[in-house]
Amino acid sequence: MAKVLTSRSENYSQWYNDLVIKADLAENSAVRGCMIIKPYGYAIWEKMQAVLDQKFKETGHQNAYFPLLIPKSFLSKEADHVEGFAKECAVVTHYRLKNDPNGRGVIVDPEAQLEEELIIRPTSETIIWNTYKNWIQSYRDLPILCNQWANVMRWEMRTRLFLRTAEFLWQEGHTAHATKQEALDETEQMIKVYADFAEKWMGVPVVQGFKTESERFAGALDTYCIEALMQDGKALQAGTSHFLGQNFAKAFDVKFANKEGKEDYVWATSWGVSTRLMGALIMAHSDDHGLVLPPKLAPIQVVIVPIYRKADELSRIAEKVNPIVEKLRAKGISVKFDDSDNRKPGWKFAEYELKGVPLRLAMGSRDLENGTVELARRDTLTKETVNVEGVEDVIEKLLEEIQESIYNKALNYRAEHTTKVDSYEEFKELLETKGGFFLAHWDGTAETEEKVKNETKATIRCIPFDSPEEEGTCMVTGKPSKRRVIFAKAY
RNA sequence: CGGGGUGUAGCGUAGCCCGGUUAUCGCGCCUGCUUUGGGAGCAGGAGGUCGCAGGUUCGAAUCCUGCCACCCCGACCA
Repeated sequence: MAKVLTSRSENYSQWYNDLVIKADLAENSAVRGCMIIKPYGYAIWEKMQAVLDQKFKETGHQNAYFPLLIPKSFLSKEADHVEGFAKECAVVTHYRLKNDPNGRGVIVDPEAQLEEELIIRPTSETIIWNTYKNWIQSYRDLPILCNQWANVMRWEMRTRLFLRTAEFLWQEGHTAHATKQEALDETEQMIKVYADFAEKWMGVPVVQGFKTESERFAGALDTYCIEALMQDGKALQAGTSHFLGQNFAKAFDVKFANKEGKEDYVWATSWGVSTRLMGALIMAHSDDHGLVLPPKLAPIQVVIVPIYRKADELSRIAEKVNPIVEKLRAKGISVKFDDSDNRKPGWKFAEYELKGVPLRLAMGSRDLENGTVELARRDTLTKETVNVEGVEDVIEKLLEEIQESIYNKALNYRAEHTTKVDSYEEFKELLETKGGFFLAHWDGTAETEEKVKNETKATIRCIPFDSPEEEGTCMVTGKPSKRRVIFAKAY
């Protein structure tokens, strides 16, 4: 078979890039760092959105929408937030164009300069808290549980399709609570929602944990995250949930009267996942043949390819296929019967593998005689011949099995690439040769973290929630440590 | 913003160092026939401001200057 993709082991980044483009997920646009999500890629994102949106609503949240442009002064109000976010932003300075006097199209009208520049949102905390101030007076107004589906822009220096783009789509939840405990519970609840989505729907196992102070979101008191491991041994932060304390409430003067009639600042959280999840999905499961999609998120779950010579043969196949299509659709399974005659079966097989369709069903004259069909699994690339009778039940079960199987495969990969290390030398050695997650003791200081980062490019991905207490000594400084943290190179 | 590299047909490329017929090859596209259970074969055909602007020369894809765009490596990062 002609090689379409770069091999994974040969050059992982090129393989990834090739795959995203050839599987018709996305492409680079004329605008630097911005991505065009193509219909097939967007169909997957839409499915993810729908599931997440449902989960947010089940946990009591409502959707709202806030402006794209943020007055510059809003971004100056929270000191840490400024530090972290005021830099790589696109800025709107003018509001009008005019014809170029030299006749070369249009130019920015210098007369039309804005008095206060507007920032294209890198995240919406500031404009949302400026709004919440007006919505909140009493404890009766709390909690506020809003989510926004939006695009944001961060002027990234170097970009990669889905993983880091200058503009990206995401959802950001912003909540306001009367008590610290309620806000902490919300922060934890949402990271669990993300973890559940990643594992049950995307089939991507994740580690839940705390970020260290230096990796924390700008302006947060605590950041919880889910970290996934990609097939090249690098970690990917797949979602975050922040406990913001009263920082934003103080910066934006959001006070409420509590039951005792006393004034207090509200407690806040924010949480988000982005189109980066698409990158996680692609890198976690795909192989040299292309995408491997979990059935629960695949836009096409079953593709049916007829194998025929002449038109009458196709119509005899179609007669057998159409009832199968109907039965599958009745079960809520999405099916495509590809009877197009401009591609040969072999081409179609390869194409649907590239696109990650979980199950392929092929029917030819041989099957017509025997009353069978050929079923091929995308995840294992295995084929079997089964009876047409009752094939829809077999398919339904297989889809569930595939969903489970790709999760287990990713889980095994992670288990094999999670290493306990006790010496810095061993860590440095294995980081280069093996990659993956490293469970190591750390003295808890930002200096040590920084040192490791500078020397190895690895960072502390998180302090896992379930990391057991264990007396040990920091692998770098030898100072005492109470538990192991996860180090890894990250995207 | 530093350091390196590349611009040749829709895509991927050879040619450039060492200037000289009609700019190479593959994929894709069009036409015809044969094919169709793993990206078909043969025959024919269409498609080019060689990134842009100057310069050197009898002659420039090739040499020189300037500009533009993109990619890679750092700083940044969901």
